[in-house]
Amino acid sequence: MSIPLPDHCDEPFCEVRTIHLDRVIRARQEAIADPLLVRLALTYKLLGDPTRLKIVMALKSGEMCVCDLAAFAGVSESAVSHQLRHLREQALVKHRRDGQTLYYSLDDEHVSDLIKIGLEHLLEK
Amino acid sequence: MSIPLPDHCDEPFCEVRTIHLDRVIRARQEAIADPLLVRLALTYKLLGDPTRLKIVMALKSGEMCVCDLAAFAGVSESAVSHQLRHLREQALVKHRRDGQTLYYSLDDEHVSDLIKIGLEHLLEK
DNA sequence: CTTATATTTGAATATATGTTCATATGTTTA
DNA sequence: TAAACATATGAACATATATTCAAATATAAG
Repeated sequence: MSIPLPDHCDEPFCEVRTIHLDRVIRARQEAIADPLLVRLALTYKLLGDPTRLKIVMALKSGEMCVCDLAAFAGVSESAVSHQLRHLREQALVKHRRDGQTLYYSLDDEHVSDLIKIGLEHLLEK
Repeated sequence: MSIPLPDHCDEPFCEVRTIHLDRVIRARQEAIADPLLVRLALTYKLLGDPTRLKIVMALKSGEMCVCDLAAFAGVSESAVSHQLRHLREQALVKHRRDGQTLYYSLDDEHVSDLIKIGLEHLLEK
């Protein structure tokens, strides 16, 4: 039983089936702006690759340089550098320079919080 | 200046350059098992797609059926169904049946916690 | 100022993945 | 039991992306 659609309706969902139009409308009202959603998704996606997640988790115990991270993660320094750039762009990691060496570390405590909760979720299943 | 490698060394990182071998070793000791890491990454990856994230965030306000989620997210019901399967497999969402309709909801509070922290991270930048 | 070290960058490639379309399954109603 | 509804599933396709390789910066040392 579909709820009838309003007369004046240029919204996208008017072309499709909806069982509970009220819930769809409420969800739309509570939804965050699309550009923010995309950035939020990107944040999770960065943690969603095993190599990047390994890098991030290694940094929980303190700062590390690129070649150490490469040795730890078992991939080339170039690959690590590419991934670190993405992590930097979304402010998941930061870095400081000491001579030729760049030391990377987690940008803030939110990152380790995300990992903590993610692990809790897994371990409770 | 590279730290010399130990004599007996069949570890993978012996083939590569390391500046701070002690940090690499410590990170390895503190690291979680690889299968767990992969599952953890998969959890984040699921939140890392805009459509899936939109679905999950819609469910924060309560359970919804497939066609409502499709209307909300602006994609086909088939696409939503595919994504819900992935979210189900990793226990991010659960569902109950009422007649022909399946009502999906968040599996536990960890999921909304992840979103809360992710948003905090973004909004503080 | 030439060499070595540490990291970055760009292009190329192989793989992963989200959506679509057609079809199948499960449930209710006539 | 036939038809309608809600959702699921499988194959195909187009796009995204992680890694590799080669080359380019940037800093330190001799």
